[in-house]
Amino acid sequence: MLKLSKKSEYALMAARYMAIKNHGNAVTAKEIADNYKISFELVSKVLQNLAKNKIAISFQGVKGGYTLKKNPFEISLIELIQAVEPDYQITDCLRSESPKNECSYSDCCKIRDPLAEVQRKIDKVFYETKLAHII
Amino acid sequence: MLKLSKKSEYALMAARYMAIKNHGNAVTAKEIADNYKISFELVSKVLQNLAKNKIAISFQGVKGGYTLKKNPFEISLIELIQAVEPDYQITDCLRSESPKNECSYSDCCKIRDPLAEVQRKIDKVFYETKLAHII
DNA sequence: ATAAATAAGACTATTATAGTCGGGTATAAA
DNA sequence: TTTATACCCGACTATAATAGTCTTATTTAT
Repeated sequence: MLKLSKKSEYALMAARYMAIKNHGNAVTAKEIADNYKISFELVSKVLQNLAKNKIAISFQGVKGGYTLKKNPFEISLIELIQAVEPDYQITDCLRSESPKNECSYSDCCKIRDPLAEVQRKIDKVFYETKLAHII
Repeated sequence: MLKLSKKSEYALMAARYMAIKNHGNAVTAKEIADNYKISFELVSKVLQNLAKNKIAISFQGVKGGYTLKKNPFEISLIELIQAVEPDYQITDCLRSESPKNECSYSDCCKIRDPLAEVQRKIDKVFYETKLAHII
């Protein structure tokens, strides 16, 4: 209930780790998983999502891994979260694929527009908080 | 994922309904359930929670029902949400029953304090948005 | 008395999240 | 050119959280 998913947490943790450990080599999924003792497969997926969303760059093969594409002051939490959770809206009827004015309740619940405003403010918080701020 | 629960939605909807329909009598759970075509039992529970949390007053017996205790400008969304979702924190380690510095990750994920700041900002949004604003 | 309403807790069903597994591709280095 | 390491990706399963139902008790106006 209004909680970040593990995927989002892992995205923040992984991004933070990459921001800090910028020793020459790229950081591997295994390194992050071992460091925090979390599922390697999940972290891998998260990192793949970060790469797909141009937040990280991936290098394949031996000596491969990931590095951040931008500097930590230019990466906002909303980017990291949306990379792993494309729809993170506080209510279904605000989701992107939801047709305008769709409301599952009879005669409409009428609170959609005010909630959209709340959503904008929450987005703003996650936009203005940068990776650099969680380091 | 960062989504309001149905309970929270119902709390907002029910509170809004009470704020608008203040015809002499109290509003019944049945009336609200019928109006939005949502589960009577669930709305009942939500209304009971609002009463327990001093947001609404309940009247038992025939002609019973609920009315709001305060005016809609004095009821914030955070009150309504917390009435039905006592712990609505964005991450487990920020929850009230969580001992300070508890972190499920090896060597700690280190993002707890910055996230607490994010949480405060989100709380502020829900505190500053009043029932009157969603009418 | 009766009917309409809240109160409360146990129970079940459904859905979302978290986590696993298997097969594939790319590449540095021996 | 073989091998080991690491990314890529989709399907699958298990678990947990949410949503919804059922039952019984209590209150109270008529």
